[in-house]
Amino acid sequence: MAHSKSDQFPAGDIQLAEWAKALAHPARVAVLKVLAERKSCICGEIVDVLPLAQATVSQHLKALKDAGLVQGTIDGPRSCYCLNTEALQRAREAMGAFFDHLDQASSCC
Amino acid sequence: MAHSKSDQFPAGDIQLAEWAKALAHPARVAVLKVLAERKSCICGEIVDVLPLAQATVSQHLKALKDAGLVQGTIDGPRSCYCLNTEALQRAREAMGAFFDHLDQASSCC
DNA sequence: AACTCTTATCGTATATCTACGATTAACGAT
DNA sequence: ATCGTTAATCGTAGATATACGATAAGAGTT
Repeated sequence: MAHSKSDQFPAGDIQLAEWAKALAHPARVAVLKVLAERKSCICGEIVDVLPLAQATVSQHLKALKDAGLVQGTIDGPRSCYCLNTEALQRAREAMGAFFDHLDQASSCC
Repeated sequence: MAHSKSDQFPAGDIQLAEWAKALAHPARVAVLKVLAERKSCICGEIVDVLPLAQATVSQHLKALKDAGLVQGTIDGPRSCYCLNTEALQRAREAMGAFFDHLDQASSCC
């Protein structure tokens, strides 16, 4: 039962933590950047850009998809990934509100 | 060698991922909020607020400290934690710049 | 049908995270 | 000096994460 206490936290905190978790690996940060830079959504080109094996990249893409930050549509023999701009907008706002909340504090020690 | 490929990513991505990792658990999000809400830095009151054991809270505090988001000074028998506002500011800016970068994309699929 | 290319998934090894009880360390109070 | 309080650390168990090779699944091509 080591990983089940998260349910006892506020839903907002859980959601924020999930989004943060999606960004908690440089590979996934890089993937999002690549998806943003190319206008059209690409597929396996991500594998060429990253220093990781194809299976590993697929796993990271799945993580981003599970977090809702990325959309994937099966398009013939190749998959098409692109950013989920609405979800990213929500994540951005949540992060912003979170940091705003923290900003009201004054350092003391 | 499963966890060593991170070195091959840009330093900015690694730093962003580290900050995100610090926020990637609802307990740590809650801890930061508590530290922000109370004007003065508190110590073991965090344990009372969170649904976790003292040892676990101490671990989460250490994670936040390692990420640089929190400062701790040993003050007599009790420890005094407070937010590292400069680091939080940098994290905030990095996150903001990151989301700005993503915003230039247009959804396609 | 057989082949090729692309991507997802499986299986696996290792590393890290999460959580807790127990112990230790540090300090103030008695 | 002893006691009590507070918090860090140790040890440990179980769950996730990370990474890869190997394999499977899907669609187009020959």
